[in-house]
Amino acid sequence: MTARHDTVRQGLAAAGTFVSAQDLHARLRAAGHRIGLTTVYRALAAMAGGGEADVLTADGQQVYRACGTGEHHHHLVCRSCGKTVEVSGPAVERWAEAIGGEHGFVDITHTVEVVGTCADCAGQPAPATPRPHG
Amino acid sequence: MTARHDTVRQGLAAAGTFVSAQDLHARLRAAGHRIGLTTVYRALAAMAGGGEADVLTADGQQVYRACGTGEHHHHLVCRSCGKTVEVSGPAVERWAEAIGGEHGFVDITHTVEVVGTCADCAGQPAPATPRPHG
DNA sequence: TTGGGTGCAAATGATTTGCAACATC
DNA sequence: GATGTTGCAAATCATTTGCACCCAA
Repeated sequence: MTARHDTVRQGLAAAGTFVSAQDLHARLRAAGHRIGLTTVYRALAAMAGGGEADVLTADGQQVYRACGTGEHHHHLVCRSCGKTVEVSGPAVERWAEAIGGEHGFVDITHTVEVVGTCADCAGQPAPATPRPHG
Repeated sequence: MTARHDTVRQGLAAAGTFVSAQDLHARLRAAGHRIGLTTVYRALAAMAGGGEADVLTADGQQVYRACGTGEHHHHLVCRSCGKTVEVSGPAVERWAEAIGGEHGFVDITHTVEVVGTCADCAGQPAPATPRPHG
């Protein structure tokens, strides 16, 4: 709950972008930490559950990212280099609530992900992972 | 490409809500179709790629849903019964573009999912799959 | 000593792939 | 005959679980 979990927490923060559990585990081992894959999974799950990390699914894998504030926000992700910017948009929050209400839904939650090509990568060949509409 | 794929297409349409490949395969077999799981996977992948179906990940599984129009839209999903309403929101589209532009991103795509409890299910115990912020 | 955290190894389960049979042109 | 589809069985691979071990209270 503490020492190891803290290692994971710091490793995730150090990564800066979205990383998979496997990836993070490899990085930690490479950095000399003696930690098991299982523990990384467990720590990440705990962090995600506690709002300390964001999770999303890419290519059938769960990828995690340290979540600074713990407050509600969304992500703008570069499809090429993976760079991520945390953004917030009151307009979207309001829209989601309104749409839900219109259809009689209550207790509305929403997930928004904006993907694009960042300025640095525009003009260079984009490696993969396009994402059609959703 | 045709007979079997059409079986899958129709099966998906008949399902009405999000179903997994495994689930859809089981339904088709139950309905007397002689079709392989592999083919169901391939057909669904093709449909998803061609905009005929929407995909999203739930509980580590990919779930698919027939997508009527092929046009860009989003989903309002009931967390309890899975009922889905297709919604569209110009406001969100504009917001995504604007946010991307502000940060120098181009070729913006976005994914939005609104989850709530529908009128029918409100008041009844919600079985599972909550979804924290994203 | 007691309970929770840890990690190895094995299990699980969705998805993919190799390949041979089959239909269609 | 060539080309593309199908589906079985086996392979793949992320994630989870069983269980023994070890540390801190």
